[in-house]
Amino acid sequence: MKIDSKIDIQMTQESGQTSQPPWKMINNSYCSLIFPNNTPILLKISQNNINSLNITTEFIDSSNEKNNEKKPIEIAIKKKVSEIFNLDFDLDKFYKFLKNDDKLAPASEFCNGLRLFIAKDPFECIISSISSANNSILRWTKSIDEIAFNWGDIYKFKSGTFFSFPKPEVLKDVFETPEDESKYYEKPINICLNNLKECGVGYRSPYILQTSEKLTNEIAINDFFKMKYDEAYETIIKFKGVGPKVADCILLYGFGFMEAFPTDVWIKRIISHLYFNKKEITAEKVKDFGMEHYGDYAGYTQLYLFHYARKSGLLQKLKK
DNA sequence: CCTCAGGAGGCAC
DNA sequence: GTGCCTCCTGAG
Repeated sequence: MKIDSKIDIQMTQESGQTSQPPWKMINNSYCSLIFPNNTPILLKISQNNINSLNITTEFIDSSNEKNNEKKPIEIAIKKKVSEIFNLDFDLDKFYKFLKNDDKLAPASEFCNGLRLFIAKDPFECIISSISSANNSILRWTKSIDEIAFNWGDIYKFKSGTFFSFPKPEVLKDVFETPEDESKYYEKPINICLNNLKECGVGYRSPYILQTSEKLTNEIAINDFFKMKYDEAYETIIKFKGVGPKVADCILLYGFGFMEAFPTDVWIKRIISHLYFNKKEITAEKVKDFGMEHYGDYAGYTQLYLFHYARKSGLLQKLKK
């Protein structure tokens, strides 16, 4: 299968977006477990040129690959890939927008083909974003993979073994510390053998448990898809461990709210460097500036500015 | 080569 | 304004 669309899959995978850890690389393909039409499928994506993606898949039961059910599932797979990599977004139109602003023009060249990496599982994105606060990319991505390994469902394919990210109703019951494991008899065996602290999430473990609890008993994940930005923001920021920056990451990468402008310390430095003559301004003002100035391009502009600054060396310069 | 302080895509208090 | 889990980095 082939999808014709402009994207740099490697840059997109490795740009540190908090929707999920980068996918496993097997034989030069980015591989992930997805569930189109509720069917577990191993998706394998490779790329020869920036204008198209090569897609191959594996099923659990290889007999499925030959039967005549194949056509509808192919359509569902393409749709899913298109959602995850935001392929309907018109990049060339966005580049015209960037080139209209002298401050943004360099980023459009530098990040050619970079796209939003939207969550394949919004709950995974929520936990990823909470875990990313005051943390390094390497560390939070290892934690998320560890959580899936411990409590997700196992799926074995020819190319390798993959784990789904656990549902909130499973994660809410897992143990926080090794000491909790002594109470193993109170809970099902699959959640007794490991604990959150050993996944390296540190002091964020109570936030992860409370969030899983809320998403089991108070709010359904899918409710966020029905909300406008303001309502979704006010709802998610009430969660423990979710502040302004993490809230916007969840809305942008988890639910595709393109108008979100996640403002961390780096974006703050970049924006004040570019637009405010290096004067220190608050994160809140930077967020407002981004949302007003860039509108529906706010999320993409944040992604491009951050990636440009990180990879071009501008961040290192601004640090000093 | 080892040790250890400082810092990391912020948040709760 | 401070402390925070834990891992990584770099100065000494």
